Amino acid sequence: MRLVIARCSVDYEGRLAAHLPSAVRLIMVKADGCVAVHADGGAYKPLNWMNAPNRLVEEADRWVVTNPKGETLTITLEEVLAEAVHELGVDPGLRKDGVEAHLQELLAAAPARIAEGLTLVRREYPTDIGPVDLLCRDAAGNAVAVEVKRRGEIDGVEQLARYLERLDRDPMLRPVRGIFVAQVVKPQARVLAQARSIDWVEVDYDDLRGIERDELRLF
Amino acid sequence: MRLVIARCSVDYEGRLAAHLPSAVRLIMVKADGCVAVHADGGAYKPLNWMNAPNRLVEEADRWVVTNPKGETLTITLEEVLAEAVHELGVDPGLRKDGVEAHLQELLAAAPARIAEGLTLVRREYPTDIGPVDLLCRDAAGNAVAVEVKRRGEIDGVEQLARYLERLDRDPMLRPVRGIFVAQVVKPQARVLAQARSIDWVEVDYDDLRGIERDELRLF
DNA sequence: GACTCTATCTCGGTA
DNA sequence: TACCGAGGTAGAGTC
Repeated sequence: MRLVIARCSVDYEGRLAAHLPSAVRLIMVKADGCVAVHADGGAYKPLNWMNAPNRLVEEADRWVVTNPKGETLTITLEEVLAEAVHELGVDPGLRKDGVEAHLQELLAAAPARIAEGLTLVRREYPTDIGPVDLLCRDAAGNAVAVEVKRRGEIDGVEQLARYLERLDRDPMLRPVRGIFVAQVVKPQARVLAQARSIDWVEVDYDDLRGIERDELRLF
Repeated sequence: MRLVIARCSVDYEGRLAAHLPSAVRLIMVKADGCVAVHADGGAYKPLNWMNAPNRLVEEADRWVVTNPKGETLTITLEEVLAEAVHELGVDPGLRKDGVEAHLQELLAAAPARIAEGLTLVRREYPTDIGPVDLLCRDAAGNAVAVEVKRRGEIDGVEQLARYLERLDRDPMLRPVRGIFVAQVVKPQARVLAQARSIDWVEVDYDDLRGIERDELRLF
């Protein structure tokens, strides 16, 4: 990784045109070739950047980064204040927990948590427009499609509505009811769900994890 | 901005839980307090981060960053390989609007379009609070600061007024007149400009491009 | 390669 | 503050 502190101005021409007036900034060049220009604030997002793959041409007072898509990042260097190169090696990478996938696992293991009497048919039940998170049967034996989201917003309801329309064409499943499950279901999503005759349920992630622990304890 | 190269492991607990095994990484701490942990690849996104506002507590071999939302980032330092602190100052910020950037270019090429007899001294003329779009001289040789906006609103007038205040302290420039240029100058902006003794001018982007084409045709 | 969907999205607007 | 919409979204997974 190469770190350069420099007074510079920057121009990006590509999906849009953007210009950074002269100021002192950090220029970060990573081993994969990506370039990022950082100010001393504003979260982790750089002011300007160019992702790999790209080509970096260094002139005396100007760096020109181009990529195969025809985008160009031009860094005009007025004064280099510091420069350092460090060997970092390959990173073992991030391990995550608590995303949608895990929520779906937990609910698949305890579908009754979504609605009384619900039993799992299968996870990621395929349709021709993509897989439904959970396909279940309710106590009466009717098919129930479940869409799981971490945060329940309007597009998630639309997604489930599309799946329902597809599933309802299958004589083996019809009629298919829909349940929208999330840790938090936003007001707009509730309204849309109601309009589409889709039920919605809020679940507590920590509760579910607790259940998982309890069930593990049984074995 | 503080840059630390260190062998470290990282744990994040918040909206999700995430763990980074030990490796050599860049730790970036910005002036606003935000912390980012970067590997030597993977575009501009850090492996782990914590945005401002937050609180950073440094222990001998451990940094603990907490924010008001109850999220925690813990960086366990095993070996600090390099460390540097740089003063970057406030960034003038990104000019994202492709039209505005181009508008400035066009006006720099034809400053008489702004006012009769105007000639360019330089673009992005620096002041200690940021660069003025165009510094010009009028027919009488007096300095004229020009602020260019796509849409002329009240904050653009304020911006120009701040620059004028700075520039007016320079004996080589004083007195400095201000002209606010935009494709459309909103009524409120006109009133404020009047109150600040700043002139305003509306320019037509397509006209200017036409002029550019005409001038190119001469060669 | 094209398409889909997630994200500790980020960032800016507005009520 | 919260909600909503756009992003040079990026990034991962699938087909």
